[in-house]
Amino acid sequence: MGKTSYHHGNLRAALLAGAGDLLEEKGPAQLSLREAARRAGVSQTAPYRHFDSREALLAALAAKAYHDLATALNDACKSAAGAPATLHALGAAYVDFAVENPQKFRLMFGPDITMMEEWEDTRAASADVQNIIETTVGDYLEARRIRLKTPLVPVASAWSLIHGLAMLMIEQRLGEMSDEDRSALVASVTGFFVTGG
Amino acid sequence: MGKTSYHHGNLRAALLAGAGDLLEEKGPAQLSLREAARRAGVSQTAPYRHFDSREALLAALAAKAYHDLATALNDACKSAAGAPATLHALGAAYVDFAVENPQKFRLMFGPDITMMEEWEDTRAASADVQNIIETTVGDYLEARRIRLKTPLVPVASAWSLIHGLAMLMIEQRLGEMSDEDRSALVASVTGFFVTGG
DNA sequence: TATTTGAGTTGACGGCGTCAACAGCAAGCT
DNA sequence: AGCTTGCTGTTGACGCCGTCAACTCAAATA
Repeated sequence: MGKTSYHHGNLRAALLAGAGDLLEEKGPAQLSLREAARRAGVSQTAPYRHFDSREALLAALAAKAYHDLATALNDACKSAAGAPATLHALGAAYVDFAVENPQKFRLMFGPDITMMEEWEDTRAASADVQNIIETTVGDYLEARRIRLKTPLVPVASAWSLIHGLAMLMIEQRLGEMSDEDRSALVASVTGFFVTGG
Repeated sequence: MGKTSYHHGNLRAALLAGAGDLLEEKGPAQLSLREAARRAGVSQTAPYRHFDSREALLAALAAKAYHDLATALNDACKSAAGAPATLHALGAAYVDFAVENPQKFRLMFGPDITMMEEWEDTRAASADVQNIIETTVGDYLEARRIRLKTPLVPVASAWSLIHGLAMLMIEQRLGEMSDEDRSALVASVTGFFVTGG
């Protein structure tokens, strides 16, 4: 079978699953290797056979989270017709993902993991997300017949706008708001990008 | 004198100063109460006479950081002529502050402190920053004769844009860049806000 | 001068990340 | 078959950490 295991039976996956739960419950900073081991039913140092360090486990978790975000963004883009609608959908999906998975989002964009050469998976998964944003903005520019030597400015602008909005929302800096108010604000702000201030 | 001290001589201030250094060196997550006490030359539990917990010390540090940011923003706004220029200056100052004080910025907007009712100072200092942004955007709207029932959308848009840009920059998500490239990008992105995409 | 009180110390508890040394099981070699 | 090797997991320890209870001591007060 695919399960390459004998002692525990795929401890690596069990650790990732338990750590994933733990991440949602307590956030990246409070996620402890020992607790993850406890949940997997193994001793406190067993995780070191599968992860070099706590940070390595967080990096693996982050890679999975980036993948989830990429999937959500792709799905949202697919179900939108036309470049402006796609851009809207991208922004909404980005903020929705952050609001629904705040701890994953904090892990991905926080200081808990450093984007080093080690953990190439994490870097690659992060680059996937970045590419989706770049392509979507690129398509939008093309549809509006805007041609630049480099699309860095619009890409940075669009990404900054939705990323900042996501951050301010999950850190409660825009005040508490209902789900409807929230999605209305997201729509208005992404609309702001398209129409300008 | 103002120094209300006898044993150590204003330990509270010494702790805040040492913790401030520590914050810049290692970031909020790695800032330890014991190390701050060591730097102030007192025992490990002495800080508890001045701060209820580690989080309380971080909250005090954050209040100071918010105050610094408010000062930087106010200074930048004062030395700009006209509402659009002021808005530009605000955005540039915001991002500059984040880039020059990444650890302070992470503390302010990260999950290390929860904006609770306790630590009213922190909440108030944070509200100051928010007010500066709101007023500046409000003035800009007024100058352009734009009147809305609530300026929430433009305020959220402007703040999101500069906040997201700051975040992506200090977490190195836009690639490494020179100082000139960085400030050029900041200018372009804030310009993007004014002219629209 | 006697007492109270605020500021700092000592010692301890449990939790953490991590390391070194050890144990057991699976597979491969002879 | 028996021996060896290498992977996987365990035990025990080290030094950090936040925090609490109990103690000491100087300064202010009565």
